[in-house]
Amino acid sequence: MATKKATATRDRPSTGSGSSGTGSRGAANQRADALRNRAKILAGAVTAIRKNPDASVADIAAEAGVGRQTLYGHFRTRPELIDAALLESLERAEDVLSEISLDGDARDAFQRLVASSWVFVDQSRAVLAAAQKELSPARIRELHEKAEARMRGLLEHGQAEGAFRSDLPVSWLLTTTHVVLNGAAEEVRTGKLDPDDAPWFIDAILLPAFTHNAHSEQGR
Amino acid sequence: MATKKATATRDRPSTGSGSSGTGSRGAANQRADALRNRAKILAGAVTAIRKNPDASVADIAAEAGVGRQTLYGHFRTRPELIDAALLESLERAEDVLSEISLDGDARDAFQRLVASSWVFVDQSRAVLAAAQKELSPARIRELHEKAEARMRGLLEHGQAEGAFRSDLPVSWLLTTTHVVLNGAAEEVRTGKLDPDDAPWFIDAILLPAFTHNAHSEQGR
DNA sequence: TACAAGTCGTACTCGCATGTAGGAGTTTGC
DNA sequence: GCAAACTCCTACATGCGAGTACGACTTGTA
Repeated sequence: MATKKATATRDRPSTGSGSSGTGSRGAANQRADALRNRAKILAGAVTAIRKNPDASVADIAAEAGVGRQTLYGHFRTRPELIDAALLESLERAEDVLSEISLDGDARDAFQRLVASSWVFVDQSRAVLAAAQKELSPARIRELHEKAEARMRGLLEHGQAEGAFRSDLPVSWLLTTTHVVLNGAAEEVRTGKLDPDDAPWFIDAILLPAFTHNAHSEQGR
Repeated sequence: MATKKATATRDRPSTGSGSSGTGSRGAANQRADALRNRAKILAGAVTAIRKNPDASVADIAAEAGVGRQTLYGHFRTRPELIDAALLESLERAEDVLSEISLDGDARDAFQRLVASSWVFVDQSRAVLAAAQKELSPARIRELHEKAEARMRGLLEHGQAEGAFRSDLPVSWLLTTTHVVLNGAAEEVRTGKLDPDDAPWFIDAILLPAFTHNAHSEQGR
């Protein structure tokens, strides 16, 4: 019974259980075009959600150029799709960011990292927002923290060696970086800021703010 | 025909037509309890939307402690309700902010304004986000720009008198202020930042960033 | 080439949110 | 106290998005 026909060999071995189960294939024996479609769907999801944060599954399928049924063949539910899209988006960013050297002066490294990060921040931001409505907070945290680990490490390191101020917690520096990057991305999206100027604008705010050695001007 | 019974004397003279029509009352002769309920609904809308950005009309009515029908008696459609809630939220902030003196040193005035603003930013933010989905971009801009006019004026003034750096456009300073305030509000909401520390954290970032007189450290 | 794997259109169920309708009951204002 | 204004309940029509089911057609692969 339950002749499952119209479905791609759904990946994701769900949870635990490892390689046991219905066969020795495990989870990776899809046909070439199915794999290609999976990628198209993931890319389409990011694009569609960037255009409209409330994009429906139908919207995403259309954006990806596949039928809605095909999409459901790859991702059982909407949350599962969103999760995969966010993961994909973050991993693509990770690929690029892992190339950036964090050696040398922390301020220089910070500038390099920001210059490469801010584009991805925008891409992931929309998906992240969509994910927040459907995924568990725990899952969100897990993905989010992994994504910003690189930046956090750099800030901690920079604080330790005196390049960045230590009178503020790293968490606040990180949040600040985050929101300023997002702000820049938003301004670019609405045409109020030239993409080429963005890195400079960001640095112009963050570097003075982070390297300020408390000496004078302190009211209260 | 069309015996309109179960409705509050809906305000908003819609468009044109002026005072002609069914009576000389025009648009402001509601009963005391109706007026009270209207206020309850507006307050409930803000609260409900802060809890859940996608709050339904039913949610809002429940939060306000009135029936759904009563709500529809005051606001014909959801967008109309959101618009009114946003307006109300901004006006309440305006009332408080208009008390703040902007005289004297621009940096001090900035600190005063931030200290009083950041709480309201959080309240309005959720409603603003909800409004973005239902109101016209023109309307959004209209309300938004009016709300930040005070801060913009202070920044322009401060730039003119040399208190704030002039190598960045006011629009970017304003955006930065905006996102940092929002970031702080978000951190407070998730319990990662003590509300009492917020003003200090915000100033610690923004003042150095805005008063940095470009002299040294500039790579590229 | 033959068969499994995958795609896609159509159509259906289900739940949920918006907006409408009518009437019974309550409160306010005069 | 009385009429008008207002509230609130139940119910209904409508539309939309998520999933599911089925079947015909196409494409990859051994």
